[in-house]
Parts: sequence; C-alpha cells; structure tokens
Amino acid sequence: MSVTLKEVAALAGVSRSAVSRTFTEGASVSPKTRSKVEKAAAELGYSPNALASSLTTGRTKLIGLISNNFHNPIFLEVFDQFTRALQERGLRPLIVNLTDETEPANSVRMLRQYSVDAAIVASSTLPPSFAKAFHDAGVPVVHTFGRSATSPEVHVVGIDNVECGRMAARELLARGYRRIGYLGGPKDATSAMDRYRGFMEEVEKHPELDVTHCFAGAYSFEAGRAEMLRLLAEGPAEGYFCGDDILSIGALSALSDNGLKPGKDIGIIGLNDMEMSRWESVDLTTIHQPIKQIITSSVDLVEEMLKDPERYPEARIFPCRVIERGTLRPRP
Amino acid sequence: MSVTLKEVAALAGVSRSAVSRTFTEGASVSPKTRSKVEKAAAELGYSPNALASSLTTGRTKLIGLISNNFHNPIFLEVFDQFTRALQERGLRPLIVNLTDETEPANSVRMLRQYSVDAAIVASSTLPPSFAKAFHDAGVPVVHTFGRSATSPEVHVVGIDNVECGRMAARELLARGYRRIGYLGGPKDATSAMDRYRGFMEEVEKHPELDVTHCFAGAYSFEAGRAEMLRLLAEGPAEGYFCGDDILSIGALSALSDNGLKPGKDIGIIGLNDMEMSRWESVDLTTIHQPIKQIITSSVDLVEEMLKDPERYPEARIFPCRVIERGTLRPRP
DNA sequence: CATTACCTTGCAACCGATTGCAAACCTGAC
DNA sequence: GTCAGGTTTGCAATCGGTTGCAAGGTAATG
Repeated sequence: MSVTLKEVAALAGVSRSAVSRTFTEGASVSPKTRSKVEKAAAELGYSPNALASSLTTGRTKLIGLISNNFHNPIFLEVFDQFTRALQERGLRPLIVNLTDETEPANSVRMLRQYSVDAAIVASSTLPPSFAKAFHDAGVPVVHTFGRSATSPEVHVVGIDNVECGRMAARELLARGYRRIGYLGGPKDATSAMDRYRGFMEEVEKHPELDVTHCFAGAYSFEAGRAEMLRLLAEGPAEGYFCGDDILSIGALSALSDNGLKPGKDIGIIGLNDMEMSRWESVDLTTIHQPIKQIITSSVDLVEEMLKDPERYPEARIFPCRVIERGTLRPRP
Repeated sequence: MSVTLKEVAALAGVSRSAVSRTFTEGASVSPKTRSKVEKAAAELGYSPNALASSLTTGRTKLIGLISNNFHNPIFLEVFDQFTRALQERGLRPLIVNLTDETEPANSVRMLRQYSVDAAIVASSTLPPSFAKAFHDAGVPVVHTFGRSATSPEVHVVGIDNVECGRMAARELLARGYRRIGYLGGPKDATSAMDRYRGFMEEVEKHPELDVTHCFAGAYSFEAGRAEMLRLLAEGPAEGYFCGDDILSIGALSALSDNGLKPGKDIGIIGLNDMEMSRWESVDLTTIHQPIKQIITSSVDLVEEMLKDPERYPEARIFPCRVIERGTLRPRP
C-alpha cells in the first residue's frame, strides 16, 4: 500500500537509519546521502509514518479537543481558532464531541488509547473535575473557558466569570435600571453559577434594588427564548443580564414577539460578543470575551506543557469589557 | 509512563500474546486466562495502544474530516452530526481546517502521515479535483456536499444543486414574481455555479421574465448583506434566490436597513434550512437540505469503503423540498 | 606521514502491539 | 489407559520507524 522507509533505503542504496535521519530535524547526514535519499523518496512518493515514529519518540502531535458545546454558534468561532492555532504549530486536533450519552471517563480512555500528547477541554459548562480526570490519567490538559478558582491542579485559560457578573450588574445600575434580573445558563454550568455569584454580590450592595434570577435549560437560542417568554408572561424586570449571547438573542426574539423594543422597553446585556451580536438586526450590547487571545494562549500553554510536563498549573485570566450597542438604554 | 502489554502479561503471569488476545474480538482465550488478564489489566489501568496496534492491523480508525467552511453557522450542525456519527461507530475525527494559506496537497500528505483509514471532504465549495487527490493518493474518500455530475472517481453524497436552482426558480415564478434574481455564493464554488445553472435553465423557458444574477464573495452574512445593499442601491428585482441561508440572512439584514419587508416588498428564498432560519426573527422561506441524512449516509459509505476499498464510486443524491415561511409572498 | 578529532554510517535493539505456527493441553470416546 | 480431536498457549517474526553505539571515513593538526 504505502511506501516505507525500507523501500526508500533500498532504492537509495543506503541503510534505513540514513533515511530516517534525513527526515528528522537536526540529525547527522552528509549532504551526499541526503540528496540520494530525497531523490529516492520523491520518486516513490514517500512520507514518514507519524504514528510509527510516535512509538519510539513518544510524541504523536495529536491533541484531543473536547467539547460539549456543539450547539452554540460561538463555538464555530472557537473551533475555527483552535484548529488553526493547532495546525500552525504542527499539531493535529482529534475531536471529541461530548454528547449526553457519552460517559466522561470514556473520553479519557479513548484519548489515551490514541496517545494524544495533550488534551484541551473547551467548555464553560464542564466541572473542574472533568479536566482533572485527564490530569490524573497522566494526560497534560488545559481547560479553556474553565473555572479558575477551584482547580489548582489543572491549567485554566479564560475569563473571570464572577467579575463579569459584577460588571454586568454595574452596567445595568449605571444605566438606571432598578428592577433587574439574571437570566443565566444551565444551573450545572460553572460559568452560569459564577456569573450569578458576581451579579448577586454586586446588587446586594444596593438593598433598594428589586432583583430576580432564573436559569435557562441550556446556552441556546431556544432556551433563552422560552425563558424570556415565561418571564414576560409573569411580569418581567426592566433589565436583564443574559448568561451569554445566544441566550440573549433568544430572549430578544421573545421580546420582539411581544412587540417590545430591546433597549427601550426592556434592557438586555449579553456575554461573549460573538460575530452574530454585531449583526445590525441583533445589535446586542454585550461583554466582550477575548476568544482569540484565550485560544492562542491555550495553545501556547499546550506547547509549554509538551516541553515541561511537570509545569506548575496556572490560571490565565483575560479581562473583559462592555461593548455598547443597542440593547441597553444609554447611560444618563 | 503508560502501562504496556508486557507489564500486564508479567503481572498476570502469561505471555504477551495472551494479553493481546483477550483484548481482540473473537480471539481464542480460555476463560481462565482471560479473567487473570482482565484482573491484572484493571489493576494497572491498562488499555491497549491503538496506534501501536494499527501498525500491524493496518487500521487506525482515524478519519480525516476536511472543511473550509468554518464561518458558516450551518457547519456547526454539520460538525456536530459528523463527530457524533463517527464516534458512534468507533471512528475518530481528525480535523483539517483548510484555510486560505494551506496548500491543498499538504492536507493529503498530512493525513497520509497519520494513516487515516479514510477522508471526508465536507464542503460545497471545493472542486472535485480536491477530493480526487485523496483518492489518487490511495486514501478512500467521500466528498460530502460535493458536485455529483463530474466526479466519477470519488464517492459523493449530497444534493442535486442544479435541480435546487430549478426548484427555486419555479417557486419564485409560482408566486408571481416576474423580475427575479439569483444572488449566489462565490463564483469558484461548485454549488454556487450549479445552482446558477439550474436557476437559469428554468427561467430561460420564460423569455418574458426579467432575470439578473450576481455572486457574493463568500457564503457569509457579511457578503450577503453587502451584495444586497449594492443591489438595493442599483434598483433591485422583486424576488431573489439566495445561494444559501446565511447569505439570505445577510440579505434580509440589508432589507431591514432600508425599511423593506421581506415577503412583502422583496421576496427571498434560501437553501439549507439551518436552525437559525427557523428563528421567529428570521423566518426564512428556504429549500431544505437533509443534512442529517446526508451525513449519516456519508459515514455509512465510509464504513463500506473500509470493508471494500475497491468499492465502485457512487453518488448519493438526496431530494430537497421547499419550506414555506415568511420571506416569499404566498402562492396566489 | 602519523595522530587526533570529528562526521557519517550501519548494525541491532527497541517502541507496543498482532499473528502464523507448532507445541502443549484438555476433552471425550473407545 | 490410549488416542484422536479440537483448544489454548507461547515463541518469534513483523508492522514502520528511531536511536545508542561502535566502526569507518575524512580532514586537520603536529
């Protein structure tokens, strides 16, 4: 089927070692044999088998990329960035789609079977223990978009969700909203809970406020829409911090169904600043999460871990900022 | 680092072959040794190295998944389906993000280096020759969303884009539109050209019609919006077939900017029927492409190819149908 | 010209598995 | 108890590479 080292060696009239060495960076080969080998290799269309070599070198350059967010449009951007960043460094993403049925432990075992050099858990909804399972199995791991505070054993790259909660609350207050609410993501998502904590922490400084909160079933358009429809039926607050942009967009759809104008009748602030939020028809005021920097940094971290597997775990937290668009009333 | 066959064999007091056999389906092992081995394996936390075994078996269960559409929201659905379908069958998706910079030939080489069992090209914009390069390199390949007519050497799964063009034209005519246009995807995309061909073929049966066409720079919101803004400035037609849903949504945004109501002032019909098109705020009339069936069928085909690599190439074409929503005026 | 030092090169062992083959084992029938 | 039959088992070769080591080659030095 495919051409092997041996055949190239035979054609070039050299030993197998010679061939191997011409294809490994920084090995000692004379220019003469190198050119003989390269000629033979070109003639046969040879390229080395990465998997076979991984057996001896212990490096596959395979990186497990694990996520459970295949329904949030933001993840198209996330996958695009991750796959590019990995490719640029000569690493290959092996995808794991964590569906409801899949046992988490399975993904650890599976990625070990494929000897991935490292794993990236890209999810704001999975608990720190999930990422830790990779660590415990000896697989270097980065939890991107993970919870920073309580995971001392695992690298985390992302934002401070608690602070984002505070930021959203402050933003609503600064614009004069007094009856406000948090419409969060699913209750079992760490990001939803952290944003909730920050939000509440901030509003509790102002006892005069009328504050409510609720949690949607998922970070999805449908869930955001359904939850906002319910709130509207029950009598809504004046302004909401929605768990993320896709929830916000769902909520906006509920508003427009009821003939309400976002930014005028009811305020909405989201989180992520995904591409769609910039669309004129959406025009969502939101908290910008620096996705690109987070992902680049995550992949950097993966590379560092490959160099030094014992690297001391660290949390890389990136600051967020409010992007003003049309779904909150202007500051007074 | 990780536990090997040899260590398990030592602990269980059997030969390495015995251990290997307990882990391979249908090999002959006595219940006694099997249980000894399983006990030892559990104790050490052993699981077989898939890559090492691939060396002798010739099967990695790695499937290259290649795409260049990381900006179209429809592809989140596509990736979700593909990764699930592959996982369910014990196959692992190795992703290739075809960016503008990446040389196509590189992806063939790369996937050969990783000995993928097969490749799936998931793109409606790549030419048949791209998929054929895999075939020529001895990598079984399926071109999902590919052009059917002219690729006799490669398996294709998708829809009949020419027929979809006709269908869109017929739909516009049936609703009484007489000044109509095709707002297609990028000119170098096979799908954009095929839909164009079908559209024109149909309208040319009616010489009285006033027909225009143009091509957007990409299948993207921005491109659709920009192109529609240009058309509006120059004096638009009454009804448009937009190359796909995301282009349509961009076009809708341009309409609403100009205070025009889709379905009333100007008609739009898209293609794909992606999740977003069902959103109340979008409510796009569109041609449904059976994504799920296409993907399941693609993965089925991959499995068949693994069984019989010489399998005669086939085109699997799925029918599409119009989904009526709010962006075309009703049939008279 | 002999000696030393450095480059190249091939040999052979090894990475972690699978598998054909022949020997060893077990079972039941006579 | 012996023998034929089928099972189980371990040996050793193999998959496609890498790499430590020692031998051979070359060039520079004295």
